[in-house]
Amino acid sequence: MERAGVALLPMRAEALKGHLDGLLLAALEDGPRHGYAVKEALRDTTDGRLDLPTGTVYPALHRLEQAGLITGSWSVVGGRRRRTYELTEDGRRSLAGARDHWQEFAAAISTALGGAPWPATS
Amino acid sequence: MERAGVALLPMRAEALKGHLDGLLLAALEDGPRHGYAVKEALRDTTDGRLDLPTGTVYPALHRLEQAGLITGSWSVVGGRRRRTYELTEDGRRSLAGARDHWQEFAAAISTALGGAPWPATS
DNA sequence: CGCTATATATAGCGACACTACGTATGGGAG
DNA sequence: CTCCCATACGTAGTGTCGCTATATATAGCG
Repeated sequence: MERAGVALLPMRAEALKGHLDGLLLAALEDGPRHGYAVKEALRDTTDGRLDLPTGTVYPALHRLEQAGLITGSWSVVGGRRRRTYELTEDGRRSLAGARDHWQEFAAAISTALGGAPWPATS
Repeated sequence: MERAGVALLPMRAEALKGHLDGLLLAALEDGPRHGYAVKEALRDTTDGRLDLPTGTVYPALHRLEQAGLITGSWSVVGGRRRRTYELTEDGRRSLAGARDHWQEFAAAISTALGGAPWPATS
């Protein structure tokens, strides 16, 4: 049991707070994707550790679009409508900022949390 | 201007969500501390990057105590009352779990965020 | 003909850190 | 001696934001 979800040690599901936008932007960096594909991309690149519910992904994409970080366009593929998103210039800048911010944040937390400073690759 | 605070790139202040408890427990690992000292310890060990407001620290400590992860005792030092906290056994276990969880979480985010996988020590 | 995967959407909830206060003492600056 | 700041604790209320639950619709498989 408990093989799915964000973590095997379910501390808090809200650990994602504040980092989601960057993840979504990163998933769109390699090229346009529609919402469901973004969700799958995040799941696949993290070996299933980041399996976000659709109720998280879609509203977040809407916010990003409204913020001008991505642009979306409708299309129909195989009878199913899709909204395909693409990074804007602002989106790319924001992604870069999100990466910087993550580095700083992760370094600070890792330092304060102590134990093993950084995860050994082994 | 803007030399203080959690980050030089203020993304979201709620980035802490779900990680605070572990940080507080870690600050108590080396020995008992009172609330204000915990706040200072986190600020100092992170070079001022993690300067939590008292309105964040104290309620969190109360929660941890109610959860049985720390125990507190009153004392008076220099006319000022202090509540000194100490890790319980459950607290130590929880801290270990928090570290594990952080490693997994950080690895997943770093992977999904891409860019530089892990910060080079140099 | 269900059942699952694909694909999108939203209303309401809940968790939790933060803002903005309030209380009180000790010590240094003026 | 009197501000004012650092120390030291506290809480009520706020706001953000990811999640739950639910809804719609098509394609394909058994």
